[in-house]
Amino acid sequence: METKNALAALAALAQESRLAVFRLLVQVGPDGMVASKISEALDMPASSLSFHLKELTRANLISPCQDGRFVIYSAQFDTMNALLAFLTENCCGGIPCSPGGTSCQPGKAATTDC
Amino acid sequence: METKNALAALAALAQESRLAVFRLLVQVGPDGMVASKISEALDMPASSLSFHLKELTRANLISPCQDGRFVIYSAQFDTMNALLAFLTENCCGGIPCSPGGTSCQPGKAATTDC
DNA sequence: TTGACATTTCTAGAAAACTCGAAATATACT
DNA sequence: AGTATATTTCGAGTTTTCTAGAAATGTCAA
Repeated sequence: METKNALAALAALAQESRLAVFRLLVQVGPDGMVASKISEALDMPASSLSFHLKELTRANLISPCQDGRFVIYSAQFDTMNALLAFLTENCCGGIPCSPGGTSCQPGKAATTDC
Repeated sequence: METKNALAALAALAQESRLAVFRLLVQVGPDGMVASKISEALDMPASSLSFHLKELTRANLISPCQDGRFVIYSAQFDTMNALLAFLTENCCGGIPCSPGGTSCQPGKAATTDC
């Protein structure tokens, strides 16, 4: 993932309403949820929700699927995982941290008093 | 990690200069880097850098360590890992995804055509 | 204590993001 | 065609964030 994509994803998630939407869709899983259902679940006006859904879509964190009059949104797990990888990229100068590779657990602190 | 903390961390990272600072500190590792060195490395005015360092500190993503005239900043890996965990929390309705637990890889897409 | 350097705070202007009602668009049903 | 429902776009006002120079604060070294 490139920096500009990571920035877009982070900016998309750095907003209360959008984070709530994203988390809802992550928890719901691949089947996703219809826009009006999200609006209802989070008690958000349709126009506001639409604004935020567009942001999340633009960042590729969710994707829409037209189903007649309805639009089903679902989380894009690939993008999420790419973002997690980006954030821990080259952690600690390339020294392997934890086995998984997606989290960083350096061995010791730099100074004794900070 | 609570939602408000995650929001603070995401907002802190969702900015070009701050993301660059954070990534630099992640790559440098636990020993951290002096503010002036960061300023030089990223070619950023001291006052602007200070503004961003404060944001990152407030979000607990980095922490300062006074060393005489200097201030050494280093990444807070714990907070980073907590954020990663938060983002994948209850992924897919609690169904285990990948072994690590920090990434989510649902088995199949919801629909055949989206 | 004087001078040099490191960092933060103050300030104000510029730019970007958020909210949500109203209107527009699109699809479905009869 | 006409009506109902789902969703998006538009518009305008409000709030927040970013930038960076100038001034202030704090530390060291001679």
